[in-house]
Amino acid sequence: MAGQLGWGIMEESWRKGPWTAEEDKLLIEYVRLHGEGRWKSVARLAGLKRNGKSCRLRWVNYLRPDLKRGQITPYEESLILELHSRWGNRWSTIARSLPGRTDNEIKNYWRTHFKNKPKHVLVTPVKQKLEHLEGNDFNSSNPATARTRTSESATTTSVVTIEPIQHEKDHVVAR
DNA sequence: AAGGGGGCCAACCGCAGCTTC
DNA sequence: CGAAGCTGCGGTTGGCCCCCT
Repeated sequence: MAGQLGWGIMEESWRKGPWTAEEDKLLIEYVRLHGEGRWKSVARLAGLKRNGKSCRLRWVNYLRPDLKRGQITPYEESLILELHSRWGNRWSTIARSLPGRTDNEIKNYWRTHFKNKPKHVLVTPVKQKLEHLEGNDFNSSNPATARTRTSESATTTSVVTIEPIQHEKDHVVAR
C-alpha cells in the first residue's frame, strides 16, 4: 500500500542508526507535551531528524516509563512459552499479558531461547494466571487484539511443560 | 593473550489493518 | 464507498559484548 510513503520516506533524509541521548530527550519531551500517537508530526514538532516510525519504535521499546527492563523472570518465561503456544508469533498480543515488556523484547527473547529448541511442556503456576487471563483477553473477539495476519504458527498445538528454570543468566544483568 | 563464535539487543524494513476524507 | 494516509506488527539484520577454545 502507501505505507512506506506514509512514513515520510520521500519527504527528506531521515537520520538512521542508534539514538543519541539528545534525541531521546527531545522525544521524551515531545511525548510529555503531546502524548503518544501522531508520530508523523514528531519530526516537525520535536525537531528530530527521525521519521515517525523510528520515533514510535524508540518510544515503545526503550523510552516508555513503564518499561520493566532487566532480565525476564522464570515466571515471565513460562508465560511466554504458554502464550506462544496459544497465539504463535503474535508478539504484541503476548506482550499485553506481560506488563512492562515489549513485543520486541519478547520476540528477541523467544528467538534466542526457544526457537530451535524442542517444545516443552507447561507449568502450573502459570496456568492459574492464564485461566484468569482467559476470562479477559483469551478468545477475545476484540478486533484490536485479534488482528488476522497470515501467521499460521498460531495454530501450533503444543503443550508446554516447564522444568524449573535453572539458568538465571546472571551474567547478562548489566549490559 | 588473542581470535572466533554465539548471545543479546536495538533498530530498520515491508506489509497489513485501521482511520479519515 | 473508495482512495489515501497513518499506525502497528512481525520479520530480519547489524553491531556490541562476553565466553570459550
